[in-house]
Amino acid sequence: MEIKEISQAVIGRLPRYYRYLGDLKDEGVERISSQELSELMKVTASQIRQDFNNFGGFGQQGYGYNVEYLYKEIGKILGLDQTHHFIIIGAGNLGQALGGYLNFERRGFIFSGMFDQNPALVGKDVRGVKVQPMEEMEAFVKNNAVDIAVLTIPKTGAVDVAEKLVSYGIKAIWNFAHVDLNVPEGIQVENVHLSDSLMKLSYNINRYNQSLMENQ
Amino acid sequence: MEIKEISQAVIGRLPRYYRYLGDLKDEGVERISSQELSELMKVTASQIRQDFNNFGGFGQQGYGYNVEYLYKEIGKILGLDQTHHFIIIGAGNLGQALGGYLNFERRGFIFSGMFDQNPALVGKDVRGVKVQPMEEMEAFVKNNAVDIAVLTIPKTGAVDVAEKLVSYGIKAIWNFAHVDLNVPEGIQVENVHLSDSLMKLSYNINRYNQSLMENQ
DNA sequence: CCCATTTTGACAACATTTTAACATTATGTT
DNA sequence: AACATAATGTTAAAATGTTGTCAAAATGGG
Repeated sequence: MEIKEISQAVIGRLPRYYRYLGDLKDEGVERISSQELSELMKVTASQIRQDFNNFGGFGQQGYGYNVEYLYKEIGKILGLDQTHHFIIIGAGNLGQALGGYLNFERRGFIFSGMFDQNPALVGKDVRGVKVQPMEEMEAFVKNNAVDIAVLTIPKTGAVDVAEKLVSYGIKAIWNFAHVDLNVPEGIQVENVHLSDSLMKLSYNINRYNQSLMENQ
Repeated sequence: MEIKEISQAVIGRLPRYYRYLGDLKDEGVERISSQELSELMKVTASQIRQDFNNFGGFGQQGYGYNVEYLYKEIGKILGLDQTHHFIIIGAGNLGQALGGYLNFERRGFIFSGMFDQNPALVGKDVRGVKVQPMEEMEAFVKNNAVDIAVLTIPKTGAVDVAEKLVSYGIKAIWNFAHVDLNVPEGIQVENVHLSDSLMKLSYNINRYNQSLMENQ
């Protein structure tokens, strides 16, 4: 039995396709060719066809791709046809921002719990979810079907909290703490390192200015 | 004059090196070999040497790398030896979270202005910076040295605001709006598409469960 | 219903990125 | 001061990712 492994490079592009196709669908566009989509998204048509073909051909020769169908299929690949319950650890501004995001819910991500060690935040209501003390986390994870834990706490403690979450049965972590988590094989971690992103921007500002100077 | 272009793949890894080296420095470690660092960071030693060599050899054969020196040099490459002033457009929870981040300041990123169209937020104080109405944005950008604009507003309007910012002279945008900005050549944009990141996580949860089933 | 046109899916060529191998250079111990 | 050891910088090979090309298939107009 051959399982074709899809590269993360391809997976990384799927959400963007999904976004553009959703917009097209909302605009009432019924069909689109890889050529048209490539002009819209500023990527090569070849890449689009190659990417979609990883999953076995969603198009029709001479016609192109049906927008609604393709949108739905990519959604399925991304698991958006399923419901994922998530909890947020850390009820600061970032945690509150993520908890308040209505768009996540539209994609099947249900905000179902929030925890913080700061007593001043405990009891606070974030879009219908009450902040609970950290001590409640274990029972909550064990008694509820939680698919994803979102870590919006400072780097100190993040590794420990992640280990605890895993021991309670959590299988996926969306990590905003600026540290690499140490989790066993099979636990999915997606990192969002904001300061890394800012540094990349800083590099590119710099680099551009430098190349300007050198061209004089 | 030949300007060797460094690939974004390499740049993307620099912040992580920077973080590990900073930690090592704080622990008082003086020197490290690519071998040791590779075990710590779980990447190949070859990649580490290759990456550093893009910038012309920071190490010493038979010795390794001096932690403090390497840390500083990478900081310079990333432009962290310079000061960058940033403003935040959108004073919601996400904007407030980013404005409140003390670590950015440590890296030379100075939070100097904040804007929102919601009158209820105008006047609010975020770490010493008062939220101003959107109408003040133009004058502020033109009268102050602003290096980076952070966009933490909904996707509706983000494209317009970005265009305005560029017309006022902004050269770099850190974009959290879930939309692709349309900016002229030479304007740096770094996107943080949170829902894309969440979808990738969702895919990987799914994929792992599936491969488990198929192996039974 | 035929045929020109469109457009995919597949494959091959090309480019980039990553890893491996090793010659060279510095270290530090005797 | 010589030499064994350590570890870089560099080059080569392998792996991965992207783009170009084209045959085959479907469309849709006449």
